[in-house]
Amino acid sequence: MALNRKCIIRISRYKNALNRLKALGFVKVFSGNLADAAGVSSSQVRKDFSLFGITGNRRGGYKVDELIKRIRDILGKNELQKVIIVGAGNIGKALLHYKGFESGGIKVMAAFDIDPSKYSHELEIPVLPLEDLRGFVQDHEVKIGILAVTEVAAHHVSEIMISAGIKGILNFAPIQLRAADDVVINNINLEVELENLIYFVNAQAKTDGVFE
Amino acid sequence: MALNRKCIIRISRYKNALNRLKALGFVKVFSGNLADAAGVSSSQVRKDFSLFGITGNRRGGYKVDELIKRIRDILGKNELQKVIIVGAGNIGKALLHYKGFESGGIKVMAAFDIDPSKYSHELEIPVLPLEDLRGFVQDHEVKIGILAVTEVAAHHVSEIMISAGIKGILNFAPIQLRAADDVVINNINLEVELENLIYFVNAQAKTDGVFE
DNA sequence: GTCTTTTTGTTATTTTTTTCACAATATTTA
DNA sequence: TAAATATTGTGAAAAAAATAACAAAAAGAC
Ligand SMILES: NC(=O)c1ccc[n+]([C@@H]2O[C@H](COP(=O)([O-])OP(=O)(O)OC[C@H]3O[C@@H](n4cnc5c(N)ncnc54)[C@H](O)[C@@H]3O)[C@@H](O)[C@H]2O)c1
Ligand SMILES: NC(=O)c1ccc[n+]([C@@H]2O[C@H](COP(=O)([O-])OP(=O)(O)OC[C@H]3O[C@@H](n4cnc5c(N)ncnc54)[C@H](O)[C@@H]3O)[C@@H](O)[C@H]2O)c1
Repeated sequence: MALNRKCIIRISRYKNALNRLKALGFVKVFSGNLADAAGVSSSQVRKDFSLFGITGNRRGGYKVDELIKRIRDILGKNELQKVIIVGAGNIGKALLHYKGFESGGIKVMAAFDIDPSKYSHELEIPVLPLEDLRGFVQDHEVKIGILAVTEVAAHHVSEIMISAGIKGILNFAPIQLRAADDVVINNINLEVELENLIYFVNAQAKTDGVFE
Repeated sequence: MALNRKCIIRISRYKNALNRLKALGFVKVFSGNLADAAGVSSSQVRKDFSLFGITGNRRGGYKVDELIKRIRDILGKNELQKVIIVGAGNIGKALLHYKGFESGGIKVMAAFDIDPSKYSHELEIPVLPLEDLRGFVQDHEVKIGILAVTEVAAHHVSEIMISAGIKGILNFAPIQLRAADDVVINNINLEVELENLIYFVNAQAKTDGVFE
C-alpha cells in the first residue's frame, strides 16, 4: 500500500487517540487498543506503522510516549507550523478566533482580505490588506494557507497565494481547486458533505439498510 | 462496486460541474467533458451513472438539464432539506450566517446553545436554548444536525440530538463520533485536514515528489 | 531455564475500487 | 439508404486497500 492521504489521516487519528489513552494513564498500548480507540482494525494500525518504520516490541506493544513523539515528528508537530488565512468573512473569522490550533502547534500568523472594513491590528492575529500577502508570506516563509474567500474570487486568489510561495491550500470555497504538482490542495466543501449526509439518511429511511 | 460515500461525493461534484457547464451554455455533455470538469476519469463517470441507472445516448452523450434533474433527485435536492445547528460559537455562527445553503435547498431552521448570551430571535434564524431542541426537532421533523459545540460537550450533545430524532450529524468537534447503525455521522476535523496538508507540503519540500 | 502465552511485523489473501476494452448503437455524412 | 464514426454501458482486468494469517520474538509462569 502506498503512503496516501487516507493513511496520513489515520496517522493523525492515532495521535489523537494516543493523547486520549495517555490521559487515561496508559503507558504502553497494543495495536488492538489503538485500533479500538481510533476506529480501525489492529492490522491496519500495524500496517500503517510498518510503512513508517514504527516498531514496537513483540508481546510488549508500543510505549505511548515514544509513539506520540514519533507520530508528532512524522506530522511535523515538533516545529511550529505557520499558516495564513485569506478571506476574513464568516469562515475566516471563525478560524481566526479558534484557540485550538495553537495547542496543536499550528500558528495562524495573519489573515488577509480586500474589504478595508475587515482590516484590524487590534486582534491577536492581524487582518491585513491582500496586497500585503506576498511580502508577508515571503518574510515569514509561510507555506500553508487557508482559503476562505467568496466562490468567484477563489480561483484568482489561489493563484496569488501560490505565486507568493504558498505550497498547500485548505480551500473552503465550493470549487474544486486544482494546481501544479508542487502545490497540495485540500478542498473542503461543506455543502457536499451535507448532501452526502442527507443522501445516506434518506436512503436509510427508505431501506433501513446499513451503509459503508 | 458498491454505492459508497466516495461515490455519492462524486455525484455531488458532477452536479456542481454540470451547473457550471450549463452556465457556459452546454446543452449536452459527454462523459469526458464531465470527467474533466469534475476531475475524474470518464469511465468513472459512466460507472457511477450506471450504478444509479442513469443513461444517456450512445454517441449523443447526456442532456445537461435531464442529468441535473436526475442527480438533484438522487441527492434529495428537489425537496427542502431541514437542518439544525447545535452550538452557536465561532463555527456555528459562521454556518448560521452563510447564505449559500439556502440556494442549494438546504434550510437551516434554528440553532441551539446552552449559553443564554447566544440566544436570539432577532436573527433570520433563531438561536434557542438546548432544552428546546427535542421539541423543535420533533415538531419540524428535522433529521439532519450540525454539531459545533466544544470538544468536551460533543459526545453528550450528540446523544441528545440522536434521542430527539436526528439521524445524520455533521460533526465539527475534534472527536471521532460513532453511533448506532441507523445514524449517519460525518466527522470533519479541520486540524487533521491541516495536518494532512502540512505533511504533504513538508514531504514534497524534501523529495520534490508527487503525491496521490 | 524451559515452556507457555501474547503480540508484533510481514507476507498472503480477500475485498474494494478504478481503469480498460469493446460490443452495441446513436448520429452524422455522403 | 448505407457507411463511417463517436460514445455509451458493462463485463473483464488491473490496481489499490484492507484484512487475515502466521512465524518470530518477547514477557511471564513455573
Ligand atoms: N460560511 C459558511 O458556513 C460556508 C459554508 C460552506 C461554504 N462556504 C464557502 O467558504 C467561503 C467563505 O464563506 P464565508 O461565509 O466566510 O463568506 P463571506 O462572504 O462571509 O467572506 C468572504 C470574505 O472574502 C473576502 N474576499 C472577497 N474577495 C476577496 C479577494 N479577492 N481577496 C481577498 N479577500 C476577498 C470578503 O471581503 C469577505 O471578507 C465561500 O467561498 C463560501 O462559499 C462557507
Ligand atoms: N472555530 C474553528 O475554527 C474550529 C476549528 C477546528 C475545530 N473546531 C471545533 O468545532 C467546535 C466548535 O468550535 P468553536 O470555535 O465554534 O467553539 P466555541 O467555543 O466558539 O463555540 C462552542 C459553542 O458551543 C456551546 N456549547 C457548549 N456546550 C454546549 C452544550 N452542552 N450544548 C449546547 N451548546 C453548547 C457554547 O456555548 C458555544 O457557543 C469545537 O469542538 C472545536 O474544537 C472549531
